[in-house]
This record gives sequence, structure tokens and C-alpha cells, in this order.
Amino acid sequence: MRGMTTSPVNPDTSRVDSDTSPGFCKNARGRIDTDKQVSVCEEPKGMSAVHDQLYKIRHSAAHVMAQAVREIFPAASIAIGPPIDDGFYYDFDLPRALTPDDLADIESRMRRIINGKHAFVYREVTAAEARVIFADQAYKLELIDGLAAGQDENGGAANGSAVVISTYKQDTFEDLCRGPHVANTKEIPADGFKLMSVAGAYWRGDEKRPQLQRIYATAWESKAALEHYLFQLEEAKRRDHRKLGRELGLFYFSEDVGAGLPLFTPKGEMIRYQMESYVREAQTRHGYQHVWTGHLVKETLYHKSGHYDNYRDSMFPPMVDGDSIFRLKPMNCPSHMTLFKEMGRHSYRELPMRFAEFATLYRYEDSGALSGLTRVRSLTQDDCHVFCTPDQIQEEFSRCLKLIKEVLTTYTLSDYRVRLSLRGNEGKFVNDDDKWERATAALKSALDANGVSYEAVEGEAAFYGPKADFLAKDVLGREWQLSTIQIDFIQPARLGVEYVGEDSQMHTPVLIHRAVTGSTERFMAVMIEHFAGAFPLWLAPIQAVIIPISDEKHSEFALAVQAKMAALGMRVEVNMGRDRMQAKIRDAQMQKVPYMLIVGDREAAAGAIAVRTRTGEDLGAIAVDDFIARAQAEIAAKS
RNA sequence: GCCGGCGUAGCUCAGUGGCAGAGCAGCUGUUUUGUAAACAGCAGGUCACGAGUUCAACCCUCGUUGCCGGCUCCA
Repeated sequence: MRGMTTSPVNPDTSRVDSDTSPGFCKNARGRIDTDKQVSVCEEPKGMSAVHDQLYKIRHSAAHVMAQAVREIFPAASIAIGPPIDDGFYYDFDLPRALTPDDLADIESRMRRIINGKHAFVYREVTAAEARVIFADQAYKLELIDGLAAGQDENGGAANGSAVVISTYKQDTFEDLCRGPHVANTKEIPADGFKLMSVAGAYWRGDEKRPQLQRIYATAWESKAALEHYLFQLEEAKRRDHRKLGRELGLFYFSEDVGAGLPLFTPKGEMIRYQMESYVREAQTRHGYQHVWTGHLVKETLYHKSGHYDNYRDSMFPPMVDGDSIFRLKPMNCPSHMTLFKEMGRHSYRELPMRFAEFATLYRYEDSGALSGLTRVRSLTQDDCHVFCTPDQIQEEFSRCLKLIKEVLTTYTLSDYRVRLSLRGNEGKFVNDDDKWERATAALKSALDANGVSYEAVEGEAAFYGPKADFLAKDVLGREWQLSTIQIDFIQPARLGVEYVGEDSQMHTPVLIHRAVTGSTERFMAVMIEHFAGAFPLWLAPIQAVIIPISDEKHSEFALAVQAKMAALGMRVEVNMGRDRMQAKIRDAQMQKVPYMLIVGDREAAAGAIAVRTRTGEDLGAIAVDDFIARAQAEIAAKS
């Protein structure tokens, strides 16, 4: 059901060069579905500025890189090399693995080629001619076969019209390509690109096909632009939740516990608790009820629901007890539907019923897919299943939308877009055209009725229905798939979920799957990076540190102030160490504690505290009660 | 799971086929301090784990485990 909980980071790198928000492409390169959207040297569909100079620079640099690689490895097979959001890549089949030294070598060869001022020469050829030119290039021959058959470069369906086959040649290197390119290599800034990394990549993105070596590079119109980009990468590293998680003491991983199984410290758990409490409170306010359905389920339930067939490989191995086989719960929908059934006959008057649950689920993700808190094997969804009649879909969708808007706004993620994920032609999707049709129509009309604009993407649906996924933009302009609303006409029927209608006949309810933050773990990762660890007061695990100037003279007063605040539910510590005040301030500052409350002789005498914020601002002495009032207002406002 | 890289003290990192190193953190002592690091001393490591090669392995080889960059996947 819910995809977003484990979705990889999906930063929107397309806006890197745009503006204000430092763009930020840590995880981005290549994965913006490059293989789907950008075909071999062809312009990506739906992008407007593809013919601009930067696009040509990147595209041309890719060809130059391929030439450099061929110089070093004359036997190299070359695959594809498109521009991507922050640069370009090229895939190669090479006799050995590339090393960092190779990258340096390739880079300097590229500069030499660039300085040669070689023209990019275009020519159109027949398929037969192309096969001669690329006679020793198996991957190119496969591409040519596809082009000759009228397919797009990814082997997609024939479009009926003849495809023009063309090549571009610079210096000694000729590549199958549609262009466009710069006029000559000298137009590629020799100091505006940098080879970044080598990675494995499957030919045509298919894990059953050969794995190639992909060289990723970033390229810009100038040295300054390159440096700006590299600086942004550094900024992203500074905010990395894995780094901050350790520095701020929020969570750890242990080889003894296992990969992808995070351990949360008291501080980390306090953040979890605050996040989940908030969503629980908001959900209750929006009419949702909370249920609890445990961690183990008999495997037979997943046979019935269809999850077993689709996701068997990513469930943890079974626990066998005599005739019973149990599984750690990898999703909630079957459990919630079972609960619905066990609660007895339901009248249409009871609908909609909205079962929400903070459920820790276990998914045996591929070891290579694990990444910090964004992709884990134990995750806690803020899941919900709404059982309703077809007539109620629209209203329930609106209700979900309101909740999502409220929560995202609270977390200062109000800039988001919606992706409508539809069924593709092939794959895992349940084959029931009529139900898909109805579910998709219902979702579209709900989106339209709410004035939500969206972009439809095929092939991204859940196996049981279409999804509206919310991609929220963080402070660095990266996009994260967090919230989701999914319409399911299929599972309730499979599990025999029914209600008695007005006509006193049995009917199958529609199931709306919905999550707001996605999963606690992933959302926490996003929040850590969004706030760079400087959480708003209501979320901060430690809201204030009291710093006695002299631990001998001022501890008593400090402890009294702490006790007063703690009694009101505030999370305040006293730094009793014998460090000097400056050291204590530095410590609190680096822990990103919102308020430092300094107490010395003057404050103790006046019943006040000297307030310093983590932004370095000195608010001066404030009466203890005044500070408490102010802080509590800030907490209540979640600002 | 696949390709590549990596794992030295709690953290950040040096290091060599022949005795294991620094800074910070920690502990102890002195200092009792006014808005981002007082001073000194001490302690801290089966060099991820297991096997192999070698007179000798943190270093070379293989396996395992975990992490990182990608690919694939993501209910």
C-alpha cells in the first residue's frame, strides 16, 4: 500500500540552477528517472529548456567523456550518456573497474579534447549505415535495432513513424545521437565540469541485463557555477541526518542489532513522541479513530490480500509454529480490514470508518537499499484506512487533504506538488480494468473537486490502486515524497469486507489508504535536514539549558528554575559541569538547544534568567515567569 | 540483491609486513568563571569479525558483517 514510507530521497534537482533555494542534489544525480525521461541523446519530453546552452554543454561533455574513455580503453563498449539535472553521465562496459585515478586521467584527457576546439558534426544515416559505423558496439546496435523498428530509445512501443537515425562526431569520436550539441568542444567550459563518481548501473535499467559502469559528472556554464554547486553539496553534507543524528545524539545503528534497524536515544525518542503525538492529536481532531493491530500476522492473510504474491521477497522470513506460519507485519491494510470484519456487521450508517494507527512495520529491504533513516527495515507508519461508500470518496479525500495541508504547514513544508500515480501497462498491477477505471476516475474527480493540480505518472501506482502522492519541498528545495492518498477498489473484495447498504443488500466498501508524514523514521530524517538539526521549540528534545555561571554559587537557583519549568512539562536541563560558562554555551550551541538560560548572581537575586538564543541573540535578563509564558506560547503555536 | 569504495579509541582522522598515534569527548585534580573551548594529569584500541599466506599481518588473500555512492526495488 503505502509507498512513501520507504521511498528514497527524491530531491528535485531541476531547480538547482534556478534561484533562491540553494539547490541541492546530494542524492539526486541520475535518479530522477533519467533513464525514463532522458533517452539516448534525445531531448527529454516535457522539458522546455532542453535546447539551452547548459543542456548542450552537458550533452556535449558526455560525448567528450566517452571519447576520453575510449582512448584509455579502446575495447570499451559504450552505452548511453544523457545530460541530467546537474550534469551528465555515460555508461560503459569496460574490461576492469574504474579507479579514482582513472577519473583524474579521463578528466585531463577531456580538457585536452575540449581545448582542441573540435566541431560537433551532425549527419543522418540509414540503419544499415549505422550498423556499420557501430559494428563493434553491441549496445549501440541494440539501440539502432530499436530505432529502425520505430521504437524510442528505451525500447518503448513503436510510434508508427519512421525514426531518423543520426550521429554526431567530434574529433575521432562518433556517437549515435539526436543532439543538440554545442558547435565545438571549446564551448564546453574546461573548468566548469568535474567527474564525481563511478557507479554500477544496469543496461536499460533492467537488473537482469548486464551491469555497466556509469561515470557521473557535474557540468556548468562557468567555473563559478561549478563552485557554487559544489558548495551546495557541502551544505547538504553538513545537514545530513546521519551526521546530525550522531552529533546530536538522536539515534544509532548497531551491527549487533542489524542493518536498517535504528535505535533511538532519549532525545531521538522525544522527537518521535512529539511528532507522533501531534499527528495523533490532529487526526483525532479531523475525525480519525486510532486502532492497534500488533506486529505479527498469519501468512495466510497475505495470501488472501495479494501482498504475498507481490511482496513475499521483501517480507522478513516466516516464523513457523506447527501448522501456523507467522510473518512480521509489513503493512497494515489486511489487519485493518480484518479488524473491520471482526467488529461485526456494519451498516452503511457507520461509514465512513477511519482506522488510523502508528504501526511499526518490518520490511526486508535489500541491503543495498538501506540508507540512514530514510530507508530502514523497521518503520513506523502514520497509517490510516478509511472504509467508505463510493459516494463518500470525494468528501473523505477532502478530509485527508485538509489534514495533510495542516500537518505539512506546521512542519513548514507547505510548498508541495501532487503526483497522480497511475497503473502502467505491465507489472504487478491487479488485473481488473473496471475497478481500476472507477478508482482512477474517483481519485481524479476528488483532486479536481479540491482544485488540486497534479502531474500524472504512469506505472507508479500501488498494485491495488492509483495514488495521489505529495512531494513536499524542503528548505533546500529538495522534494520528498511524504503524504499519500490511495483509492482501493480491490482489496476489500478480496478479503470479503462488506457492509449492509440502504437497500439491505451487502456491499463492498471502498478503501482509502492514507498517510500524512509517511513514516516517523523517514519524516524525522527529513525534519533533521530541513531544520539542520535546529528544531522548533515544540520539537526540540531539549528546549533549554540552564547555565550556572558558578556551579558552586548558582546551582541551587538553577535547579529551582529547572524544577519549575519541568513541572510545566518543559524539557530543560542544567549544565552542572565545572566548565566555564563560555564552554557551556558552546556546548549548548552545538547541540542546537533553542534557549540558553544563564544564571549568575544578578539573576539569582532578581529571580530572572539571562536568555540567549541559539541564533546568538542575547535577550538579556527576563523574569523566570515571563520567560516561561513566552516559551509556552511558542510551544503551543508550534512556531 | 548487483557494481564500486570503505571500516584504526565514544567522535574526527594520522599510520607502517616488525612496540598502535593525535585532537576532541571521558575521568581525576586545580581554577568558580558574565554570552561559542580554563590549565594539568590519567585512562581509553582483539586496528569490524573469522579463516588463510608469512618467521612476523592493522597492512597481503578469501569469507562474513556493517557503512558509503549508485543501479534495481520501494505494499
